[in-house]
Amino acid sequence: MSAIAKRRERERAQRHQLIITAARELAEAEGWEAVTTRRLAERVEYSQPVLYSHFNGKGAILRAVAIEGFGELGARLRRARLATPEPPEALHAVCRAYLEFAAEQPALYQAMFVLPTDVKFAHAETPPPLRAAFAEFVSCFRSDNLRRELFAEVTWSALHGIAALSDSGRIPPDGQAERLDFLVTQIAGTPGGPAPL
Amino acid sequence: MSAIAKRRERERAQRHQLIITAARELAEAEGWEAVTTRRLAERVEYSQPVLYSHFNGKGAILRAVAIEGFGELGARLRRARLATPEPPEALHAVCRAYLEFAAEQPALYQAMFVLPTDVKFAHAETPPPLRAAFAEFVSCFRSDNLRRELFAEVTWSALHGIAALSDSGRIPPDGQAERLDFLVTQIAGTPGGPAPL
DNA sequence: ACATAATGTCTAGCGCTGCTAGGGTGATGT
DNA sequence: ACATCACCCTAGCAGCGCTAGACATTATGT
Repeated sequence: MSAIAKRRERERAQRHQLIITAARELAEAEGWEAVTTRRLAERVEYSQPVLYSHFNGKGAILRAVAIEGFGELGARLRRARLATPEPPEALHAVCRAYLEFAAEQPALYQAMFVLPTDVKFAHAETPPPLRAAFAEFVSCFRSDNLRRELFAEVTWSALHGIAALSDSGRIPPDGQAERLDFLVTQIAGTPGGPAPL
Repeated sequence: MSAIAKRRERERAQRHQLIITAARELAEAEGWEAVTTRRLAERVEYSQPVLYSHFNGKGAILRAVAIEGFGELGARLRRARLATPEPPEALHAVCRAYLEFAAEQPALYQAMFVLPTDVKFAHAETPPPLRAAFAEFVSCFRSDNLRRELFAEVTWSALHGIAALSDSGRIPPDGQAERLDFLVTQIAGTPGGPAPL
Protein backbone atom coordinates (compact mmCIF):
# COMPACT_ATOMS: atom_id res chain seq x y z
CA MET A 1 0.00 0.00 0.00
CA SER A 2 1.33 3.40 -0.96
CA ALA A 3 2.13 6.07 1.58
CA ILE A 4 -0.64 8.16 0.10
CA ALA A 5 -3.18 5.43 0.60
CA LYS A 6 -1.94 4.97 4.14
CA ARG A 7 -2.35 8.64 4.86
CA ARG A 8 -5.87 8.57 3.48
CA GLU A 9 -6.74 5.60 5.60
CA ARG A 10 -5.35 7.40 8.63
CA GLU A 11 -7.40 10.48 7.86
CA ARG A 12 -10.42 8.34 7.36
CA ALA A 13 -9.98 6.71 10.75
CA GLN A 14 -9.64 10.12 12.34
CA ARG A 15 -12.82 11.28 10.71
CA HIS A 16 -14.54 8.12 11.88
CA GLN A 17 -13.65 8.94 15.45
CA LEU A 18 -14.54 12.57 14.90
CA ILE A 19 -18.08 11.59 13.97
CA ILE A 20 -18.45 9.42 17.05
CA THR A 21 -17.13 12.14 19.33
CA ALA A 22 -19.29 14.82 17.73
CA ALA A 23 -22.42 12.69 18.11
CA ARG A 24 -21.59 12.02 21.71
CA GLU A 25 -20.91 15.66 22.53
CA LEU A 26 -24.02 16.84 20.76
CA ALA A 27 -26.14 14.26 22.57
CA GLU A 28 -24.64 15.17 25.91
CA ALA A 29 -25.23 18.86 25.26
CA GLU A 30 -28.76 18.75 23.85
CA GLY A 31 -30.02 15.18 24.12
CA TRP A 32 -30.23 12.45 21.51
CA GLU A 33 -33.34 13.92 19.92
CA ALA A 34 -31.13 16.84 18.81
CA VAL A 35 -28.66 14.52 17.10
CA THR A 36 -29.86 14.60 13.51
CA THR A 37 -27.75 13.61 10.55
CA ARG A 38 -27.84 17.18 9.29
CA ARG A 39 -26.63 18.74 12.49
CA LEU A 40 -24.02 16.06 12.92
CA ALA A 41 -22.75 16.59 9.37
CA GLU A 42 -22.54 20.32 9.95
CA ARG A 43 -20.62 19.78 13.15
CA VAL A 44 -17.98 17.60 11.53
CA GLU A 45 -17.90 20.00 8.56
CA TYR A 46 -18.83 17.43 5.95
CA SER A 47 -22.00 16.72 4.05
CA GLN A 48 -24.50 14.13 5.17
CA PRO A 49 -23.49 11.34 2.75
CA VAL A 50 -20.04 11.27 4.33
CA LEU A 51 -21.65 9.97 7.50
CA TYR A 52 -23.11 7.12 5.52
CA SER A 53 -19.74 6.22 4.05
CA HIS A 54 -18.56 5.56 7.59
CA PHE A 55 -21.68 4.14 9.23
CA ASN A 56 -24.64 2.16 8.03
CA GLY A 57 -26.97 4.80 9.38
CA LYS A 58 -27.80 6.73 12.48
CA GLY A 59 -28.25 3.56 14.46
CA ALA A 60 -24.70 2.45 13.70
CA ILE A 61 -23.33 5.76 14.98
CA LEU A 62 -25.30 5.34 18.17
CA ARG A 63 -23.97 1.83 18.49
CA ALA A 64 -20.39 3.04 18.10
CA VAL A 65 -20.93 5.61 20.83
CA ALA A 66 -22.36 2.94 23.10
CA ILE A 67 -19.43 0.59 22.60
CA GLU A 68 -17.01 3.40 23.36
CA GLY A 69 -18.99 3.91 26.54
CA PHE A 70 -18.75 0.26 27.54
CA GLY A 71 -14.97 0.52 27.47
CA GLU A 72 -14.97 3.61 29.64
CA LEU A 73 -17.48 2.20 32.09
CA GLY A 74 -15.50 -1.03 32.46
CA ALA A 75 -12.30 0.89 33.13
CA ARG A 76 -14.03 3.02 35.70
CA LEU A 77 -15.55 0.07 37.52
CA ARG A 78 -12.21 -1.72 37.53
CA ARG A 79 -10.46 1.29 39.00
CA ALA A 80 -13.09 1.58 41.70
CA ARG A 81 -12.79 -2.09 42.59
CA LEU A 82 -8.99 -2.21 42.66
CA ALA A 83 -8.80 0.95 44.74
CA THR A 84 -10.91 -0.78 47.42
CA PRO A 85 -9.22 -3.95 48.65
CA GLU A 86 -11.87 -5.04 51.18
CA PRO A 87 -14.57 -7.02 49.35
CA PRO A 88 -17.65 -5.52 51.02
CA GLU A 89 -16.52 -2.00 50.28
CA ALA A 90 -15.46 -3.06 46.81
CA LEU A 91 -19.04 -3.84 45.86
CA HIS A 92 -20.11 -0.54 47.29
CA ALA A 93 -17.42 1.34 45.42
CA VAL A 94 -18.17 -0.35 42.12
CA CYS A 95 -21.89 0.37 42.47
CA ARG A 96 -21.20 3.97 43.34
CA ALA A 97 -18.90 4.30 40.35
CA TYR A 98 -21.66 2.92 38.14
CA LEU A 99 -24.20 5.45 39.34
CA GLU A 100 -21.70 8.29 39.02
CA PHE A 101 -20.95 7.27 35.45
CA ALA A 102 -24.64 7.25 34.59
CA ALA A 103 -25.27 10.60 36.26
CA GLU A 104 -22.27 12.38 34.78
CA GLN A 105 -22.87 11.28 31.20
CA PRO A 106 -26.58 10.64 30.87
CA ALA A 107 -26.68 10.68 27.08
CA LEU A 108 -23.85 8.19 26.82
CA TYR A 109 -25.58 6.01 29.38
CA GLN A 110 -28.80 6.16 27.39
CA ALA A 111 -27.03 5.04 24.24
CA MET A 112 -25.60 2.09 26.16
CA PHE A 113 -28.59 0.95 28.20
CA VAL A 114 -31.83 2.73 27.32
CA LEU A 115 -32.19 3.45 23.62
CA PRO A 116 -33.13 0.59 21.31
CA THR A 117 -30.01 -1.21 20.14
CA ASP A 118 -28.93 -4.29 18.28
CA VAL A 119 -25.87 -4.79 20.45
CA LYS A 120 -25.91 -8.34 21.76
CA PHE A 121 -25.79 -8.73 25.53
CA ALA A 122 -24.92 -12.04 27.21
CA HIS A 123 -24.35 -13.60 23.82
CA ALA A 124 -21.54 -15.00 21.72
CA GLU A 125 -21.20 -11.74 19.78
CA THR A 126 -21.18 -9.53 22.85
CA PRO A 127 -18.50 -6.84 22.45
CA PRO A 128 -15.50 -7.59 24.71
CA PRO A 129 -15.67 -4.20 26.49
CA LEU A 130 -19.21 -5.01 27.56
CA ARG A 131 -18.23 -8.45 28.82
CA ALA A 132 -15.37 -6.88 30.75
CA ALA A 133 -17.65 -4.31 32.38
CA PHE A 134 -20.05 -7.02 33.50
CA ALA A 135 -17.15 -9.09 34.79
CA GLU A 136 -16.31 -6.28 37.19
CA PHE A 137 -19.59 -6.85 38.96
CA VAL A 138 -19.02 -10.58 39.04
CA SER A 139 -15.58 -10.05 40.54
CA CYS A 140 -17.12 -8.32 43.52
CA PHE A 141 -18.50 -11.66 44.72
CA ARG A 142 -16.59 -14.61 46.15
CA SER A 143 -15.34 -17.00 43.52
CA ASP A 144 -16.84 -19.90 45.46
CA ASN A 145 -20.26 -18.30 45.17
CA LEU A 146 -22.01 -20.53 42.67
CA ARG A 147 -24.54 -17.85 41.83
CA ARG A 148 -22.14 -14.96 41.26
CA GLU A 149 -23.52 -14.32 37.80
CA LEU A 150 -27.04 -14.09 39.15
CA PHE A 151 -25.90 -11.79 41.95
CA ALA A 152 -24.08 -9.59 39.45
CA GLU A 153 -27.01 -9.55 37.04
CA VAL A 154 -29.51 -8.47 39.66
CA THR A 155 -27.13 -5.93 41.15
CA TRP A 156 -26.58 -4.42 37.74
CA SER A 157 -30.31 -4.44 37.02
CA ALA A 158 -31.10 -2.68 40.27
CA LEU A 159 -28.46 -0.05 39.60
CA HIS A 160 -29.83 0.44 36.13
CA GLY A 161 -33.30 0.92 37.53
CA ILE A 162 -32.07 3.59 39.88
CA ALA A 163 -30.01 5.29 37.17
CA ALA A 164 -32.75 5.20 34.56
CA LEU A 165 -35.59 6.35 36.78
CA SER A 166 -33.42 9.07 38.22
CA ASP A 167 -32.27 10.34 34.83
CA SER A 168 -35.79 10.48 33.43
CA GLY A 169 -37.02 12.41 36.46
CA ARG A 170 -39.13 9.53 37.78
CA ILE A 171 -37.38 9.44 41.13
CA PRO A 172 -35.92 12.54 42.81
CA PRO A 173 -32.20 13.12 42.24
CA ASP A 174 -31.67 13.53 45.97
CA GLY A 175 -31.18 10.48 48.11
CA GLN A 176 -29.10 8.48 45.67
CA ALA A 177 -26.58 7.78 48.42
CA GLU A 178 -29.28 6.34 50.68
CA ARG A 179 -30.60 4.16 47.88
CA LEU A 180 -27.11 2.96 47.11
CA ASP A 181 -26.34 2.17 50.76
CA PHE A 182 -29.57 0.30 51.19
CA LEU A 183 -29.17 -1.68 47.99
CA VAL A 184 -25.60 -2.75 48.71
CA THR A 185 -26.43 -3.64 52.30
CA GLN A 186 -29.25 -5.88 51.21
CA ILE A 187 -27.36 -7.49 48.34
CA ALA A 188 -24.41 -8.19 50.62
CA GLY A 189 -26.71 -9.69 53.25
CA THR A 190 -26.96 -13.44 53.81
CA PRO A 191 -30.62 -14.39 54.06
CA GLY A 192 -30.27 -17.64 52.20
CA GLY A 193 -26.77 -19.01 52.27
CA PRO A 194 -23.07 -18.31 52.80
CA ALA A 195 -21.56 -14.84 52.69
CA PRO A 196 -21.57 -13.74 49.05
CA LEU A 197 -18.63 -11.37 49.21
CA MET B 1 -77.22 22.27 28.05
CA SER B 2 -79.32 20.90 25.23
CA ALA B 3 -79.70 17.19 24.64
CA ILE B 4 -77.92 17.64 21.35
CA ALA B 5 -74.95 19.24 23.00
CA LYS B 6 -74.89 16.42 25.53
CA ARG B 7 -74.87 13.83 22.82
CA ARG B 8 -72.02 15.58 21.08
CA GLU B 9 -70.05 15.75 24.27
CA ARG B 10 -70.65 12.06 24.81
CA GLU B 11 -69.49 11.23 21.30
CA ARG B 12 -66.49 13.40 21.80
CA ALA B 13 -65.53 11.56 24.99
CA GLN B 14 -65.90 8.25 23.20
CA ARG B 15 -63.64 9.42 20.43
CA HIS B 16 -61.15 10.64 23.00
CA GLN B 17 -60.94 7.15 24.48
CA LEU B 18 -60.88 5.63 21.01
CA ILE B 19 -57.73 7.56 20.19
CA ILE B 20 -56.02 6.43 23.39
CA THR B 21 -56.96 2.82 22.81
CA ALA B 22 -55.91 2.92 19.17
CA ALA B 23 -52.53 4.40 20.08
CA ARG B 24 -52.02 1.78 22.73
CA GLU B 25 -52.97 -1.11 20.47
CA LEU B 26 -50.84 0.15 17.62
CA ALA B 27 -47.86 0.58 19.96
CA GLU B 28 -48.34 -2.87 21.41
CA ALA B 29 -48.59 -4.38 17.94
CA GLU B 30 -45.74 -2.58 16.19
CA GLY B 31 -43.90 -0.51 18.78
CA TRP B 32 -44.09 3.19 19.55
CA GLU B 33 -41.96 4.15 16.57
CA ALA B 34 -44.84 2.96 14.38
CA VAL B 35 -47.34 5.23 16.15
CA THR B 36 -47.38 8.25 13.87
CA THR B 37 -50.14 10.82 13.81
CA ARG B 38 -50.99 9.78 10.26
CA ARG B 39 -51.35 6.10 11.03
CA LEU B 40 -53.23 6.85 14.21
CA ALA B 41 -55.65 9.15 12.37
CA GLU B 42 -56.25 6.51 9.75
CA ARG B 43 -56.91 3.92 12.43
CA VAL B 44 -59.57 6.01 14.18
CA GLU B 45 -60.98 6.97 10.76
CA TYR B 46 -60.56 10.71 11.17
CA SER B 47 -58.09 13.18 9.76
CA GLN B 48 -54.98 14.26 11.62
CA PRO B 49 -56.25 17.61 12.91
CA VAL B 50 -58.96 15.79 14.87
CA LEU B 51 -56.24 14.28 17.04
CA TYR B 52 -55.05 17.78 17.83
CA SER B 53 -58.54 18.87 18.85
CA HIS B 54 -58.38 16.22 21.58
CA PHE B 55 -54.72 16.29 22.58
CA ASN B 56 -52.02 18.92 22.60
CA GLY B 57 -49.85 16.71 20.45
CA LYS B 58 -48.37 13.26 20.23
CA GLY B 59 -46.79 13.62 23.64
CA ALA B 60 -50.16 14.24 25.27
CA ILE B 61 -51.55 11.06 23.71
CA LEU B 62 -48.63 9.12 25.06
CA ARG B 63 -49.17 10.67 28.44
CA ALA B 64 -52.84 9.66 28.42
CA VAL B 65 -51.88 6.08 27.60
CA ALA B 66 -49.36 6.08 30.43
CA ILE B 67 -51.88 7.33 32.99
CA GLU B 68 -54.34 4.67 31.91
CA GLY B 69 -51.55 2.19 32.51
CA PHE B 70 -50.86 3.48 36.00
CA GLY B 71 -54.42 2.74 36.97
CA GLU B 72 -54.25 -0.78 35.63
CA LEU B 73 -50.88 -1.48 37.21
CA GLY B 74 -52.09 -0.24 40.59
CA ALA B 75 -55.16 -2.44 40.44
CA ARG B 76 -53.07 -5.42 39.52
CA LEU B 77 -50.58 -4.89 42.31
CA ARG B 78 -53.39 -4.42 44.81
CA ARG B 79 -55.05 -7.64 43.72
CA ALA B 80 -51.77 -9.51 44.05
CA ARG B 81 -51.16 -8.13 47.52
CA LEU B 82 -54.65 -8.77 48.86
CA ALA B 83 -54.67 -12.29 47.49
CA THR B 84 -51.58 -13.04 49.57
CA PRO B 85 -52.21 -12.46 53.28
CA GLU B 86 -48.75 -13.36 54.59
CA PRO B 87 -46.48 -10.30 54.36
CA PRO B 88 -43.32 -11.99 53.06
CA GLU B 89 -45.20 -13.65 50.24
CA ALA B 90 -47.14 -10.46 49.60
CA LEU B 91 -43.99 -8.64 48.61
CA HIS B 92 -43.07 -11.53 46.37
CA ALA B 93 -46.50 -11.60 44.78
CA VAL B 94 -46.57 -7.86 44.18
CA CYS B 95 -43.14 -7.92 42.59
CA ARG B 96 -44.08 -10.83 40.39
CA ALA B 97 -47.25 -9.05 39.32
CA TYR B 98 -45.16 -6.00 38.42
CA LEU B 99 -42.82 -8.00 36.20
CA GLU B 100 -45.72 -9.81 34.58
CA PHE B 101 -47.41 -6.52 33.80
CA ALA B 102 -44.24 -5.19 32.18
CA ALA B 103 -43.67 -8.36 30.18
CA GLU B 104 -47.24 -8.71 28.96
CA GLN B 105 -47.66 -5.12 27.81
CA PRO B 106 -44.20 -3.87 26.96
CA ALA B 107 -45.32 -0.84 24.96
CA LEU B 108 -47.63 0.33 27.70
CA TYR B 109 -44.83 -0.16 30.21
CA GLN B 110 -42.49 1.90 28.03
CA ALA B 111 -44.97 4.75 27.88
CA MET B 112 -45.19 4.70 31.66
CA PHE B 113 -41.57 4.23 32.65
CA VAL B 114 -39.13 4.46 29.76
CA LEU B 115 -40.11 7.05 27.17
CA PRO B 116 -39.50 10.71 27.96
CA THR B 117 -42.46 12.14 29.80
CA ASP B 118 -43.58 15.23 31.61
CA VAL B 119 -45.64 13.26 34.13
CA LYS B 120 -44.57 14.29 37.60
CA PHE B 121 -43.40 11.50 39.88
CA ALA B 122 -43.12 11.94 43.67
CA HIS B 123 -44.47 15.46 43.34
CA ALA B 124 -47.53 17.47 44.30
CA GLU B 125 -49.02 17.07 40.79
CA THR B 126 -48.43 13.34 40.62
CA PRO B 127 -51.50 11.63 39.13
CA PRO B 128 -53.45 9.75 41.84
CA PRO B 129 -53.30 6.39 40.01
CA LEU B 130 -49.51 6.63 40.06
CA ARG B 131 -49.45 7.45 43.76
CA ALA B 132 -51.75 4.51 44.42
CA ALA B 133 -49.53 2.11 42.48
CA PHE B 134 -46.48 3.20 44.45
CA ALA B 135 -48.42 2.90 47.69
CA GLU B 136 -48.91 -0.79 46.96
CA PHE B 137 -45.18 -1.31 47.27
CA VAL B 138 -45.07 0.71 50.47
CA SER B 139 -47.89 -1.39 51.91
CA CYS B 140 -45.79 -4.50 51.58
CA PHE B 141 -43.55 -3.28 54.40
CA ARG B 142 -44.36 -3.02 58.09
CA SER B 143 -45.95 0.25 59.04
CA ASP B 144 -43.44 0.64 61.89
CA ASN B 145 -40.63 0.53 59.35
CA LEU B 146 -39.43 4.11 59.28
CA ARG B 147 -37.78 3.63 55.91
CA ARG B 148 -40.70 2.02 54.10
CA GLU B 149 -40.61 4.61 51.37
CA LEU B 150 -36.94 3.99 50.75
CA PHE B 151 -37.51 0.25 50.73
CA ALA B 152 -40.36 0.65 48.27
CA GLU B 153 -38.42 3.01 46.05
CA VAL B 154 -35.42 0.73 45.74
CA THR B 155 -37.60 -2.32 45.26
CA TRP B 156 -39.46 -0.57 42.50
CA SER B 157 -36.20 0.63 40.91
CA ALA B 158 -34.73 -2.85 40.95
CA LEU B 159 -37.85 -4.29 39.36
CA HIS B 160 -37.77 -1.58 36.75
CA GLY B 161 -34.16 -2.39 35.97
CA ILE B 162 -35.00 -6.04 35.44
CA ALA B 163 -38.07 -5.20 33.36
CA ALA B 164 -36.36 -2.61 31.20
CA LEU B 165 -33.18 -4.56 30.52
CA SER B 166 -35.20 -7.66 29.80
CA ASP B 167 -37.58 -5.90 27.41
CA SER B 168 -34.77 -4.26 25.45
CA GLY B 169 -32.96 -7.58 25.08
CA ARG B 170 -30.11 -6.61 27.38
CA ILE B 171 -30.65 -9.52 29.73
CA PRO B 172 -31.98 -12.90 28.59
CA PRO B 173 -35.73 -13.42 29.02
CA ASP B 174 -35.09 -16.71 30.78
CA GLY B 175 -34.35 -16.73 34.47
CA GLN B 176 -36.75 -13.98 35.47
CA ALA B 177 -38.09 -16.17 38.26
CA GLU B 178 -34.60 -16.67 39.71
CA ARG B 179 -33.90 -12.96 39.58
CA LEU B 180 -37.21 -12.24 41.26
CA ASP B 181 -36.62 -14.82 44.00
CA PHE B 182 -33.15 -13.52 44.68
CA LEU B 183 -34.23 -9.89 44.74
CA VAL B 184 -37.13 -10.44 47.10
CA THR B 185 -35.06 -12.64 49.37
CA GLN B 186 -32.40 -9.98 49.71
CA ILE B 187 -34.82 -7.08 50.12
CA ALA B 188 -36.71 -8.98 52.78
CA GLY B 189 -33.49 -9.82 54.62
CA THR B 190 -32.45 -8.04 57.81
CA PRO B 191 -28.79 -7.07 57.53
CA GLY B 192 -29.17 -3.75 59.26
CA GLY B 193 -32.18 -3.60 61.51
CA PRO B 194 -35.56 -5.05 62.40
CA ALA B 195 -37.58 -7.23 60.06
CA PRO B 196 -38.94 -4.97 57.30
CA LEU B 197 -42.02 -6.99 56.42
C1' DA C 1 -88.99 29.43 6.36
C1' DC C 2 -85.00 31.83 5.50
C1' DA C 3 -80.55 34.22 6.38
C1' DT C 4 -76.98 34.25 9.72
C1' DA C 5 -73.82 32.51 12.82
C1' DA C 6 -71.22 28.92 14.91
C1' DT C 7 -69.33 24.39 14.99
C1' DG C 8 -66.84 20.72 13.28
C1' DT C 9 -63.92 18.43 9.82
C1' DC C 10 -60.88 18.07 5.92
C1' DT C 11 -57.38 19.31 2.37
C1' DA C 12 -53.08 21.13 1.70
C1' DG C 13 -48.82 22.56 3.11
C1' DC C 14 -44.58 23.99 6.23
C1' DG C 15 -40.20 22.72 7.96
C1' DC C 16 -38.15 18.97 9.62
C1' DT C 17 -36.35 13.86 9.61
C1' DG C 18 -33.26 9.63 7.78
C1' DC C 19 -31.42 8.33 3.70
C1' DT C 20 -29.64 8.02 -1.34
C1' DA C 21 -28.92 8.71 -6.45
C1' DG C 22 -26.11 11.06 -9.68
C1' DG C 23 -22.92 14.35 -11.15
C1' DG C 24 -18.73 16.92 -10.87
C1' DT C 25 -14.15 17.95 -9.01
C1' DG C 26 -9.55 16.99 -8.05
C1' DA C 27 -5.86 13.97 -7.06
C1' DT C 28 -3.36 9.53 -8.88
C1' DG C 29 -0.78 6.45 -11.82
C1' DT C 30 0.89 5.71 -16.56
C1' DA D 1 -0.38 15.11 -20.73
C1' DC D 2 -3.84 12.21 -20.31
C1' DA D 3 -7.02 8.67 -18.50
C1' DT D 4 -8.58 6.85 -14.41
C1' DC D 5 -10.34 6.58 -10.19
C1' DA D 6 -11.64 7.89 -5.61
C1' DC D 7 -13.94 11.11 -3.25
C1' DC D 8 -17.55 14.37 -1.86
C1' DC D 9 -21.47 17.43 -2.58
C1' DT D 10 -25.97 19.05 -4.38
C1' DA D 11 -30.50 17.83 -4.78
C1' DG D 12 -34.27 15.12 -3.88
C1' DC D 13 -37.64 11.32 -1.87
C1' DA D 14 -40.90 9.73 1.35
C1' DG D 15 -42.42 10.30 5.76
C1' DC D 16 -42.57 12.92 10.29
C1' DG D 17 -45.28 16.36 13.81
C1' DC D 18 -48.10 20.03 13.37
C1' DT D 19 -51.26 23.95 11.60
C1' DA D 20 -53.74 27.48 8.58
C1' DG D 21 -57.59 28.12 5.93
C1' DA D 22 -61.45 26.43 3.17
C1' DC D 23 -65.63 23.86 3.30
C1' DA D 24 -69.83 21.63 5.02
C1' DT D 25 -73.05 20.94 8.29
C1' DT D 26 -75.63 22.16 12.01
C1' DA D 27 -77.86 25.37 15.29
C1' DT D 28 -79.82 30.00 16.17
C1' DG D 29 -82.60 34.44 15.51
C1' DT D 30 -86.02 36.84 13.00
